[in-house]
Amino acid sequence: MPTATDTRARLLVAARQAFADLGYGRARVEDVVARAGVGHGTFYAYFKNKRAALAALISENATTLVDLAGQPWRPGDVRASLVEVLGGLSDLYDRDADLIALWTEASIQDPELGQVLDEVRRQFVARIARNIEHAAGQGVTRPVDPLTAATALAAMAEQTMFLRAVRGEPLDRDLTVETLADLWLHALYR
Amino acid sequence: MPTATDTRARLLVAARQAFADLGYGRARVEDVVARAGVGHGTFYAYFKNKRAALAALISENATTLVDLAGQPWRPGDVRASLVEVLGGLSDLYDRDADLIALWTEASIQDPELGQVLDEVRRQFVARIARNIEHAAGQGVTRPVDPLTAATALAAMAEQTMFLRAVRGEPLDRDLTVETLADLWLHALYR
Amino acid sequence: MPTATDTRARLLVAARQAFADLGYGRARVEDVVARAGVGHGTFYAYFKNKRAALAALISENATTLVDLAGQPWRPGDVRASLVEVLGGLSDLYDRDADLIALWTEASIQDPELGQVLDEVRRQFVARIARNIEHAAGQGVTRPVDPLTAATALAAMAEQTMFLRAVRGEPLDRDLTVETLADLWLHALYR
Amino acid sequence: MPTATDTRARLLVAARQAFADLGYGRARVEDVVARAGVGHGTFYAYFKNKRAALAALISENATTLVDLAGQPWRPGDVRASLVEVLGGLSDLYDRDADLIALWTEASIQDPELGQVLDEVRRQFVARIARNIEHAAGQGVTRPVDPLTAATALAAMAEQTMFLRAVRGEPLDRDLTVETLADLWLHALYR
DNA sequence: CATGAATGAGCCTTCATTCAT
DNA sequence: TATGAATGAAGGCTCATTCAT
Repeated sequence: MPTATDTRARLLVAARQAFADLGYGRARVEDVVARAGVGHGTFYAYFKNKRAALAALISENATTLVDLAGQPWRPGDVRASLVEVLGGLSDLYDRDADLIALWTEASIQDPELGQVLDEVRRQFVARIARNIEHAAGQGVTRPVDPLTAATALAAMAEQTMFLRAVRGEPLDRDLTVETLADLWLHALYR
Repeated sequence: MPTATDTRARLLVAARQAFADLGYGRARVEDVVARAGVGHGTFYAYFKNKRAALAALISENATTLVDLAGQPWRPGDVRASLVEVLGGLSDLYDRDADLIALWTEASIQDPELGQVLDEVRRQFVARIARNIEHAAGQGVTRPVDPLTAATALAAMAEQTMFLRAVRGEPLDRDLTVETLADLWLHALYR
Repeated sequence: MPTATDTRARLLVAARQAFADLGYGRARVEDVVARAGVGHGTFYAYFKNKRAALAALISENATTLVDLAGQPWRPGDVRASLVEVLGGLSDLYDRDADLIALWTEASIQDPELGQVLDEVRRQFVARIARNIEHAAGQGVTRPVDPLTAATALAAMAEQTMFLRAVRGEPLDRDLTVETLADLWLHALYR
Repeated sequence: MPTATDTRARLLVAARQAFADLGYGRARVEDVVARAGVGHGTFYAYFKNKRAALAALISENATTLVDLAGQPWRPGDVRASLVEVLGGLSDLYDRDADLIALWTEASIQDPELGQVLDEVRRQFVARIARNIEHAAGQGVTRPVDPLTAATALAAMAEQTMFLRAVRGEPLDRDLTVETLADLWLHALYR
């Protein structure tokens, strides 16, 4: 006895697969319902239209990323903190590469959705900036503009993970994490 | 009497505008020919299909980016070199934000085109890696894996510029360039 | 505990409302069941399909009209009879404007139903024709073809009431009734 | 060499046929283009959507009716005038029965179009009212409210013609015209 | 070379109807 | 009887592409 929630969840999983396989633009609703094993009309019982499924997919996963950056860096062992954060980010990208790619496409195809995602990114950057400010308050960093530096460092991490997980650049996971941690560390700290 | 070359060039400019305004996916051939001021059928006298126009647009501009990173860093004043390179990159992004956005979309919509662009990026990264190796040979850098570091640093620059020029993040041009140069410098050098 | 008859009656009322509000063509079964406060499937426990509900609605109200014209005109005061009949017709239209409009739509959308309604109208006309013939037998009318005249006079009354009640023409109720009675009277009688 | 105008005209004729045969609601765009002998997309090159074709069909024929009633009644021979007007109306209905039926359906399906058609009818009625007022000014009519009487008499003619031409009531053309003329004449004149 | 009318495959979306519970 | 989730046929509309002139 599949419940309504089951069906919706199945449709979301199917949508994620279909959008990942074909891209949101080229994926047809038929591709989604075929993967979900439901009829054509069922899709529209749960989503107003194709775009709404994308929006649901995005918004219901949007917090994952920002949550990850939430942990404050431990002052005692900044490098270990960074390795931990960046390692977690790497694993997130490995796990959700399809969603990340979708995120990128969604930003292009749907400006409104792009705004939502920009906001998520801004929160992610803000948490890093807060960490930088905190470290700066302790006098252990070089003088940098926290927000600009945070943007740049987040960009470095994000885009590197993206190239590795989504675009398939042959970068070793651990080496990448270690290197990024090193670069962050020396870029910021005295 | 417009020559064939003129018409083709007009179509490419029009395509760039249309694709930038509407996104490649939503731009219709009619949007392109309207901007070019030519008839509908003329488009197909110069391009096999819509995709071919995108490919031409990409490939005929692809060298701009990679060329820019070509200059070796001057050992005497690395920071000035970096500021110069990054400033040029920033200006490139400001000027060609529409093309960059198109690049991103093209990578998604057209895997084959994505390969081409990945190759461009790889060359860009390779030049940076060569610069890193060169500096490492002089013993002035910390020990890093040149390719991984180059990927990460290029990613930082690219993505930061992207956020600023394409996604409209309110980052000051000079502060961004200076900050990026600083981060690169201290991330790499002893 | 609503009985089956209750539910059916509620559905008919709801159907009449929904069809009146939206037109039969654009009203969805969902609009009907929502107004009736019953589940979607319940509709099909009482009606074979959407069309059957329309047919029931029409046929179960079809007699109202024809009954009204049933009274023979009182020879002693023809004008008062006409005012009475036409006034009743006017009130009927005011009360059942939605049904009348539905009748019109049903005739268009469903030829078979159109036949039913044509038959109702024919009976209405036939009763008028009989009144005309009766009056003619008494030698008080001008020579007219009873059926043609009855059709025309019925058409005048019907359509005028329709314009007033359904299409919203700003005609005063009493003036209209009086005028119609006068026109009928002088059109027919010497 | 079919010109653009040809194609549009062919589509309008085809739309009229298809809408008449099947009713606007049930006629598919495919039914129209099949009759016009053109491709599916061609329809949308000439009409924004299906509704626009209906609107064009209606508005481009809306004047026919009102023009017909334009002739003033000749005072010398009112009856002959009425026979002429009503005969013309009858022929119009015989010729354009499909359009008239469509008019009715359009009023139901599309309130906005209904407004347009109400306005046409109002003009028709206004011309009749003017004729009545003119006759009243000469003291030859019984006292009636011109607008109400005009509405009623127009309704009689319209609806009778409608029943004959559209709903197929077996009424003889000449007998109907003569009877209507008689009824109008005696209804109005002393 | 240039044109733009014509094409038709393809996709999103609606909604009357069914049926397992 | 009552429910409402599920169905899928059907149809409106778009737009890349072709081709006769």
